[in-house]
Formats: sequence, C-alpha cells, structure tokens
Amino acid sequence: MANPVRIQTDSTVLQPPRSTGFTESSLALLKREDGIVQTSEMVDHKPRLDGSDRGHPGLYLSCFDMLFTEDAAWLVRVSDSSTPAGGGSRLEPCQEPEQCPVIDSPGLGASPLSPTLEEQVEERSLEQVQSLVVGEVLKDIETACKLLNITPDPMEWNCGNVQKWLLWTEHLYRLPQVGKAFQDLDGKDLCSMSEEDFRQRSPQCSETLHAHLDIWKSAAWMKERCSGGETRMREGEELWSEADSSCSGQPIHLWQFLRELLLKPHSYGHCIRWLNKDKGIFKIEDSAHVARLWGLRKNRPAMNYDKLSRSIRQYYKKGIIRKPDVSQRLVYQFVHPV
DNA sequence: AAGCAGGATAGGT
DNA sequence: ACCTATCCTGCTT
Repeated sequence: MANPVRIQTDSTVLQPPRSTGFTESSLALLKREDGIVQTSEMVDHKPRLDGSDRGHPGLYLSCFDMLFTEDAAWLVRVSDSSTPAGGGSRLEPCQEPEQCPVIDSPGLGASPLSPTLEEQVEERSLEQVQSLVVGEVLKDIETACKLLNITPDPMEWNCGNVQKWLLWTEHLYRLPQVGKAFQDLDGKDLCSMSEEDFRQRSPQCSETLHAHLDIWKSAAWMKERCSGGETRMREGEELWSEADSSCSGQPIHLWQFLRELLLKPHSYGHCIRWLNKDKGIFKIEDSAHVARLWGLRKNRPAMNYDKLSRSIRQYYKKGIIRKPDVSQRLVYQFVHPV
C-alpha cells in the first residue's frame, strides 16, 4: 500500500512549473541522486529499498503512493536514450519488484510509440506530474501542520514550533537528532539562515534541513500568493474541514484525530484504514505508528498504543467508539459514522 | 507478546 | 466537569 516507489526519470521530470516558486535547493531535494525519487508515507519506518541506506537521502512524500498505485496507468516512463525499453539499466536491481514497481508506459515493450507521439505524451505526462507533485507537496505540508499543530509559514514559528518541525524533519529523512543545535532559534532566525549557517550548527544534516525548510518557505510564499484564489488543494481542505478541530482553538480529540487519519488513506492507509466506512469500522494496521503520530500531535513523546487504546476505551462509555459486533484485534467502530 | 478491559489517579483546560 | 495521560492488574488471543 504505502510501498516506496521509484520513479525512473531524467533530470527534467521534477522541474517545477515556472510559477511554483520552489527554489533550486528545495528541488534538489526532490530529485536526488540520478533522478531517483523515493517516496513513501512521511513517517514510515520500513527499510528503504533503493539503496538510500547507503547514502541516498530520498524524498518521502505521501503523494506518490497515490500517484503510482492508483494512477500509474497514465504515466509514461521517462528514460534517456541509453535505457533499453522495458529495462531500467540506470537503477540498481530492484530487490522486491512487487514492492517497488518500475513505471512503464503501457505497451512500451511490445510496440513502441513513434518518437513524436511519445514526446507529446511524455510532455503532457510531465506537466501532470509536475503540477501533481507541487500540489501534493503543499498538501503534505498542510498535513504536517495539522499533525504538529504549527502554522505553514516558518516565519511565524516560535522556538517550540521550530523544534517540532526539526523533530518531524528528522523523522522524515531519518536524520540524527539535531534539535539541540537549533534550540534557541525561532522561525525568523531559521529562515534567515544560509546553508552555511545550517552547516555550522549541524554539519551532517545541513543540506537536507536547509532544503526542506526551503520547500516550506516556498510553499508559504505560494500559499500567500494564491490565497483567496483557486488552489489545487481543494480536496485536502475539504477533507480537513470535515473533521479538523485544530483551527477552533479547542484541543483535538482522539476520535477526531483518528478520523483525520482515516480521511487520508493515501497518506495513512498503511497504518489505519476503513474496513467498512459506512458502518464506521476501521482497523489500526500499525498500532505503534498511529500512537507515534498521536504523540506528535499532542506533544506527548511517551505516547504508545497501550495508552492510546486506553483513551479509545474511554469512548465506549460515551458512545463515540465501540468494538464491532464481531470483536477483532485492533478493529474499532465509530458509533455514529459520517 | 500483544492486545483488551477497566479501575485509579493526576494534570490541564 | 471533562478529556486525556499514565500506570496498573488481570484476562484473552
């Protein structure tokens, strides 16, 4: 479900539309190492399959799960001329093919398209990929904001927000803990730092942190520019508005949080998913992960599934959540499904 | 071992 | 008062 997917691509694939506002350093993060972009749910802990263990700090984005598991059909492989059709010579061998599919154009192997037609399809696909990627990056930032309870604009962060963001970024890119080195900084300080400033505070992680912050800064800039106008985040915003309480000033309830995760199956489907949406029955697939997310959201680093499940059981009396008629491990049911 | 049920208590809003 | 976090005992899968 949330398997890392590798996209074979030449360097043009993740060039942004001219108007995105993403800077070169942030884009570099999006197309690391031979143009291989690895994607996955933001905080998953599965081992990497693309060799990033050996030093490729791939990008983890939930959006690609959706892109390439559901919409793979329209994607054309973008390959340079040295890559044989159906091959994939520039990639390391895929160790678990079923988990990291190579994206092929339908029928590319048997009956190749004529170059011009291929180019046209390619170009159109690239545009789609570009705009989708940008949209999904924004959506992911939005999600992170909700989970961390911080604003999307780094300029507005206080020191605590900066620490949360660092924690999140460490999580995302599996960096060592660097929070201490940035202890005294608020968002404005952070934004004014050059990559060299980052390097002085954290030699190993400076590049990733700086680039990731760049993405957030660009996103904030875009959001401001687009505010009021039409954005491509309608869907995400609609989903949030259904169950999100983080804007109301009231602390979020656990049942709301769970619903939020359930409403984003492409991001969290591997750790919590509906078994029967109509009846409100859901299953926690990765209890530790869900607990970790809840802990992040509530700023409770010691949160675990034992405690989370105790809180869920408090809902039994209140008639908010119950065990389904046929009780199963890690399966619960909303008493009043939406 | 991991999950489940529910009592007790503490702390925050 | 309400909601949750935390800790706990005992039971079940």
